Order: sequence, then structure tokens, then C-alpha cells
Amino acid sequence: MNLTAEQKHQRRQAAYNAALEHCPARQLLETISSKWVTLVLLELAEGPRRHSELRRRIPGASQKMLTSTLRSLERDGLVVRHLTASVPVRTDYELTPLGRALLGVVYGLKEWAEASMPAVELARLEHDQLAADVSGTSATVATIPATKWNNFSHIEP
Amino acid sequence: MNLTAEQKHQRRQAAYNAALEHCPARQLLETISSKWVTLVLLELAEGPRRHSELRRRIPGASQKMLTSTLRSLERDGLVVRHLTASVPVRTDYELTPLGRALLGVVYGLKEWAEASMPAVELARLEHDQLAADVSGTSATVATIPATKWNNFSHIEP
DNA sequence: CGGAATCCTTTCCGATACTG
DNA sequence: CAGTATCGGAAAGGATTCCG
Repeated sequence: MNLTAEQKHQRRQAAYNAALEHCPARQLLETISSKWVTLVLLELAEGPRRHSELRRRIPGASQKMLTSTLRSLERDGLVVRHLTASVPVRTDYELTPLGRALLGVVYGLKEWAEASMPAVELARLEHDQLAADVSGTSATVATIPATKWNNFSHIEP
Repeated sequence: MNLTAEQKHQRRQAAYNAALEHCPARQLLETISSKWVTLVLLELAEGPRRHSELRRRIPGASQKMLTSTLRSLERDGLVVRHLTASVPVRTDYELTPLGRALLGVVYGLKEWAEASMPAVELARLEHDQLAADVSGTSATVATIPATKWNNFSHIEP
């Protein structure tokens, strides 16, 4: 059984990816990059919240995703869940100190993002404009008013 | 046409998500969280690289993903592509100043990740152990030797 | 109320083949 | 060498329903 060069490459590809799984930096990155994590952290930053409160404050998340996000945060020790056995049941979620530390990282990320996005958006406009010129169609570039996302302060230190 | 409470919630869900798209912090997060971005940035941190060099140094990425990662970085003005029209063609990729700045953010993330991962892993072990106790099966928890990922220094300042 | 289970669509991505 | 094009499987995630 002799392998083609392409197949050999795929062997190394698999091995490399397997090793990547164990990199702590990557694991953290995957945690905070799952869409709802930051929003949940931010809401919990202001105090314990019930499940239904979170749903109201983060209406973008479906019930399924909210629950699974919370489960994952709980597993990582970033959030604790308090159960009050009454009828109907009441659950409260609260940040742990570790969770608060992660919040600090997120704020840092936010600072840099807002400082850099103007440059990135400029680059995108130029890039897309160039592409439009090459194809003859001269597509209209959608311009997003800065007020739109500026007012959407879903991450505040 | 009267809507159920559930349907009203879904209206807000869509609107909220549409607004989220324009948040610069989220856009940055999505950029750096796409799996190969950090690895490419790190490789380019040491100097310009050809396409084939990147493939060798980052064997985990398929050719397709490597190209699409590079295209996206190029569009955002984080990387520039130099084409040398010879036979065969030669392309070099190089970080822009903006790209180097992003690299700084990534390093910061890495520092925090390595500092915090021990606590997170401990929390996971406890959490999973508890779950195993509840179900009678007492599943064996896979223990990953720290040396494994410790040696995998794919992010170095 | 807080969730788990199911179904079903959409998106991502690897594999493969082809081009200048 | 450095891509592009296309296909199919796997996985993420939304909608809906049911349960304690």
C-alpha cells in the first residue's frame, strides 16, 4: 500500500488537528467565540439572573442555544447554577470569579476591536470596490451607518 | 393576523441578530475565531511566506481552507498578497501593520488562556465526575497529559 | 418555569478533479 | 505552483413539541 503525496499530507493533517485540540489557547478561543457566550457573561456581570430573564435580555438566542451555552459555561466553572426546588422551579445563574476574569479579557478584545474596525472597514471597501471594478458590474457597496452599531453597545466595560 | 407569544419572540430574535451583525467587537471575534487565522498570522509573523510554505507549516489546514483564510485576511487588510508573474507563478503573503496589531491581541489572549486553563480543566473534571456519579456507569474520565499541549506551542509571542 | 427531545434546514468543510 | 469548481457528508442550530 503506497500512498500518494496527497494522501501523506492528509495523514499529517489529521495528526496536526488532533494535537490542536489540546492547545489551551485554542480551547479558550473556541469558548468565547461561540456566539452567545459574551452576551451571557455581560448580562451576568450585573448580577445573578434567572433563565427567563436571560431570555428576555438576549432575545437573539433561541431557548436551545441559551441552555447549551449556559451548560457549557457551567461545565467550565465560569458560571454556577442555583436551583430552587419550588413549583414552578426557579433557577438562577451567577458568575464565578473565573467567569469575571474572562469578562476582563472580553473587554480588552472589545477595546481593540473598536479601535481597529474603521481601518478594517476601509480595507474592505477598497477591496470590494476593486473586485467590482474588475467584473464589469460595478456592484453597489452597502454602506452601514456607524450609528447603527455604535449604539448597539452590547459590550460595555 | 395575531401572533402567539412565541412568534413575537422570534420577531425580536431576528431583529436582534440583524443588529448584532454590525457590532465591530463581534466581527473581530468572528475573524480571529475562524480556526486557521491565528496559525496563519503566527507563521507570517516571522516574515513573508509563499503559499506552499504555509501549507507545509500548517499541515492541519486543507488547501481550500488555507486559501479562503488568506482571502478573508486580505480583504480585511491584515495581509497583503504579492504576485510574481513567472512560470510557474509565485505568490507571497505578508502581514500589514494592522495584521501585526491583531497579532498582539492574540498573544494577550494566549497568556490569559494558559493562566486560566488549569482552573477550567479542574472544573471540567469535577463537573464530569459528578455527572458520571449520577448515572451509575462511572465512566472513566480521559486524562490528557499536560505535556501534550504544553509542548504544542503554536502560539508564541 | 426550565428544560429535554425531536425534526429538519442550513452552513461548513474535506475530498476530488480541473485550469492557467 | 497556486489556485477554482463542484459534490457530499457531518455538524450546528432553529422550530416545535412534550415533560416534571
